[in-house]
Amino acid sequence: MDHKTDWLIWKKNGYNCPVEVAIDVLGGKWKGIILFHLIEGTMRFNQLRKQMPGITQRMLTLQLRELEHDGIVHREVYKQVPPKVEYSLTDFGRTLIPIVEKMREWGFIHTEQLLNQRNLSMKLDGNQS
Amino acid sequence: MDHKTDWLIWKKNGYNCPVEVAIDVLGGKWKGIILFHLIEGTMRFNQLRKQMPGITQRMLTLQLRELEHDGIVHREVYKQVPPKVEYSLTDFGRTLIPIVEKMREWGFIHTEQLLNQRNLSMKLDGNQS
DNA sequence: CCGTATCCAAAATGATACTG
DNA sequence: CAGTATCATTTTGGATACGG
Repeated sequence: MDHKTDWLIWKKNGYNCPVEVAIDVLGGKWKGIILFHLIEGTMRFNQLRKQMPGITQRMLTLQLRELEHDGIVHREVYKQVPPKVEYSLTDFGRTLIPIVEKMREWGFIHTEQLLNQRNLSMKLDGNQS
Repeated sequence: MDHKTDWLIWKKNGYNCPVEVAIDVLGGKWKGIILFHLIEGTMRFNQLRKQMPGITQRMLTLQLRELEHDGIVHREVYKQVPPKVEYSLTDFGRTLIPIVEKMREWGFIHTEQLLNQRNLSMKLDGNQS
């Protein structure tokens, strides 16, 4: 079945296209980045946080909870004080790695071009005749 | 250079990780889906709109403008009445196809599992002892 | 046909303080 | 250490009407 046929017939549970589903799971500002770091392996809450300078404690918690709810991330709590909580990808979560890898690759290669393009657009936006 | 080294040293223009850049470009509810449809080729505004039952005219316009601004999408206006406007991927935009393709693939394969997982989580959330 | 303008609602994210 | 709770702000999205 070719690409065209794929999406012409594809419709499920209110989703109109398979890409929509991936966005539903990986969407938002943080989930892709969290997954990216968890590819490396199990991480504790604060470890993860240090890798993500922009995120607040609250947001990290919220996003991790959603990922857990979707079966993407596993949360292991060690009963001790101070508490220790480890996060890791589930088998299901690992199926998302190819997407995240492509994103990483793209960013690694094209960030420069993107920034140039945006600069260019900014200048042009001022110039309209 | 291996994966680990990649991101340990990677930092640019306020981005802390390459995945962040991809999210910046492709993020939001609609952009991935727009790109997905434009992979097929050039499309007119209303054509695109029909493929995306959920989107409003306003949002489609907004998202297309942002994609244009980032150099991802090309907008070709034919001076005639009624107007005809065609959208297509630029060369730069085409570099994003591998990401979108992986998303499509994932959604195509894993939607069922995701929905099951969410159902399961819902039930468990009620049961906490 | 392909938009823009206006106004409004909801969702996502952030700041900050507090706790077992 | 790993959270919650509260509140504020920002961002995103939607409804509707109008225009070249």
